[in-house]
Amino acid sequence: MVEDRCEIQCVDQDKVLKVKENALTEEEVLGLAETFKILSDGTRIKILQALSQEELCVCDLAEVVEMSQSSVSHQLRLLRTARLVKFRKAGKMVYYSLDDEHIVQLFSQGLAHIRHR
Amino acid sequence: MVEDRCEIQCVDQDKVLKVKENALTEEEVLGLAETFKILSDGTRIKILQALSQEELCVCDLAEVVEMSQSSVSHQLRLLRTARLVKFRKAGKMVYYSLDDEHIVQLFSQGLAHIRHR
DNA sequence: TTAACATATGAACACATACTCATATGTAAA
DNA sequence: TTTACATATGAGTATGTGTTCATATGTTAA
Repeated sequence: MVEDRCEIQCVDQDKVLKVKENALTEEEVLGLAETFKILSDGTRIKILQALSQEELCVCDLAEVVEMSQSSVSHQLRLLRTARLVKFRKAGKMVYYSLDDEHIVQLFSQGLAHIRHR
Repeated sequence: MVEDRCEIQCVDQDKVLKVKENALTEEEVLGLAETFKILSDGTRIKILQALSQEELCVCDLAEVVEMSQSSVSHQLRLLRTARLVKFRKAGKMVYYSLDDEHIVQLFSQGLAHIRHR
């Protein structure tokens, strides 16, 4: 699937080898991609930012992010799977909160980036 | 499109209003989503990580990330558009380098996250 | 000029993703 | 039990994305 690389003759093998030695592992690359993918959707960003302030139930979240209950619930499932949020059941209600405060730091780092342009 | 929110009666309006006051602006949300989207692909992660070490031409990059020249070139276009890489032409060669070192910090923050799980 | 090469790009395809709609599940109150 | 409500989820759909293939563009050397 990548045969045409063989036809290229301008490769600086020393540089390439040196850079490849410092390469991330395949697992690190996959993990990073997955983490950033979770943060690459507006609805999820709003949900996480809301939960960074306060524990909220699904219908509160739907109101905050101005999306349907169903849509929010689907996104919460992804966030649960990614272990970014945890939940607590209280009767029919389900309260969500951040499972990893670390994400807040990624947010502020990201905000610093887009403001720095 | 979000009519069913009206049917929900469990909303804690005080909490919701308080959280909405601290909400990110629509532009901030879009900017964050775009930034993280760029970082959510393995090929782009590898390219950026390689460029964080050294300026490289397209065919060097293809060799480093083990992808076709075409694929790498397409991704470099996205990275150029997002102003994450800049380039320098030298004859037929085009050398790319990071335009925003800030991205490296997002990387290490992301790595810290996936290791912390 | 022509030939060779490095890079860029358009079209097509396969695949993923975010939403809506309808409905299922589970809980509490009547 | 029946009814009402909060949440979860499956199916369907529209849209987006990453790769490949073929080819165009642009540069250098013969």
